[in-house]
Amino acid sequence: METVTRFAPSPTGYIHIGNVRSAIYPYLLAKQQHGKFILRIEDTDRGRYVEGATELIEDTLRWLTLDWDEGPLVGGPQAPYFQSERKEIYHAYAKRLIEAGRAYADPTPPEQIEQYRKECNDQKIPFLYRNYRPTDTPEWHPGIPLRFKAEPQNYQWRDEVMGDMHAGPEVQDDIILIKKDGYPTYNFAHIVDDAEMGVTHVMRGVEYLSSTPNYLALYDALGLTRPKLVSLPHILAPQGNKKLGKRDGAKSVTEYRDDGVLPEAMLNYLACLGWNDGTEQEIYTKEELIERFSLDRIQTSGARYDETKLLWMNGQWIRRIFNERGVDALFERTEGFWPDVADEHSVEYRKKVLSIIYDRLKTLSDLREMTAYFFADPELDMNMLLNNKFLKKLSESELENLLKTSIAKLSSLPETTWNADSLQSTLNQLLQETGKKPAELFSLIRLALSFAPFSPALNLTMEVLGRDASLARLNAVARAIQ
RNA sequence: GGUCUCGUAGUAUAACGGUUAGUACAUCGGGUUUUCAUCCCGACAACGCGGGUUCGACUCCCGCCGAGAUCGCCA
Repeated sequence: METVTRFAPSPTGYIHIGNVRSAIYPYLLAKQQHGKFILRIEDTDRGRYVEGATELIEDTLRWLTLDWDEGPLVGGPQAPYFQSERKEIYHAYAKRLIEAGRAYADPTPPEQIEQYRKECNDQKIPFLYRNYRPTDTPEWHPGIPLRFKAEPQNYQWRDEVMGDMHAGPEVQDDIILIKKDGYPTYNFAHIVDDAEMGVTHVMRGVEYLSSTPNYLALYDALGLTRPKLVSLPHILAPQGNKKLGKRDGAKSVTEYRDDGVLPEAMLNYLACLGWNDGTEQEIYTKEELIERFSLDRIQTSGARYDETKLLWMNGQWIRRIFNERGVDALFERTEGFWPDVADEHSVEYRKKVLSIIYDRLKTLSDLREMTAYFFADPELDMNMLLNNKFLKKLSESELENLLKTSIAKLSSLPETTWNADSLQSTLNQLLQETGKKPAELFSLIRLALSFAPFSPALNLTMEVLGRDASLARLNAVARAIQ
């Protein structure tokens, strides 16, 4: 049978780190099995609906390259893929249950139910609505909730991650199937949809584990075959032991995109948070993840989100793209991350800058801070120069002399041989002639050129900057010291 | 309170019942003729506790402790 998985978010806001993984794993499994990955929007709670949230979800999945085979925008045989547009289907299933005597309209006012609940809580006994089941139930009609009529029994099932599970009658209850407003609850809608859409693996967070017996009762009552159940452990917040949520400041996935994180790195990191293939490999392409993914190696315990490791992985991916696919491939990703002044420079020039700076980027947005001096003359900051840990040992006149000697020597290098190699040998000669330590001489020239806390190797920086700009900047500093 | 789940270094994880308990991030130290970074080398650092089974237990069993989930006309 073809493997069909789905990601079924509610359009109540952005997708964050704590919940994308329940899109990633189903996607990986579906692709590995050459099956289908469905996107379904669970928008049955009109009160929590957020305008634009569906687009945010689509945007997030597309960025991560988790393309869905059926769902919004692409359609599919079971369209529509918005639950709010599938009311008739749920009602049809509901009627089946009513006819079978497994569902009833509940006239009990909410306040009364609340009263029952309170009684139980006060007596510290579990609240089960079926103990308060109304005896006189009207015919079901819009405006009145429909409840499932539980017939509690022992259930056994297998969770692909958690293993063999069992539960007794004490957790089965008369859950609401259709709300007063006519929309189905999640508990009912997802079962109907998964069946209609042929979903073979229901993958979702562990928080649904406790309600599984109720779902099993529904499958049975509707005569549906159970899909495979896969409980995904939570991603925990950096502090505390709670699952990561918006209240912990969980950033949206797209925020990381805007901060210069690559989708490859995000996918890689998240996939490996709570899953591994048993080898010591750390960096995986999407194709490798698809190939190696397996349900039985998903962790059973929660995993803590560690942004530092994500950023490390992002640095690895930046280097990997540059080294394996070349500067052009990486450059394509950098659009929008350059400092504003870079706009005035050619693509070729920016690529040169990128190829000497790429290996110190953790995120693409580091470009803004790290490359400004390549595009505009830096502001002279003599304090930075004079207080440098190597340069502060030298007097101002020493610095001036050193700078002048350097300018004279570098000026002797004509435009035609102003390249990394000859610059390096010239710099080496300069070291010999002045008798200075590299730390002193090179720091001086480096700072005079960039006034940045760090920069690439000096010869490379000068090569990219060019002869004119390099000499002009050195001269400007020489004048300022006087 | 009921039910369920989880428990290897700070973090993520590996380990047929037999290993000096491995790897990565982080941290600290060192190296690659400047800085920052990359890269390389090294250090620190863990089986929640207590019983049992066994020649031998991180691994199997029981108890305890700790953490989490759930008990909505939210998903």
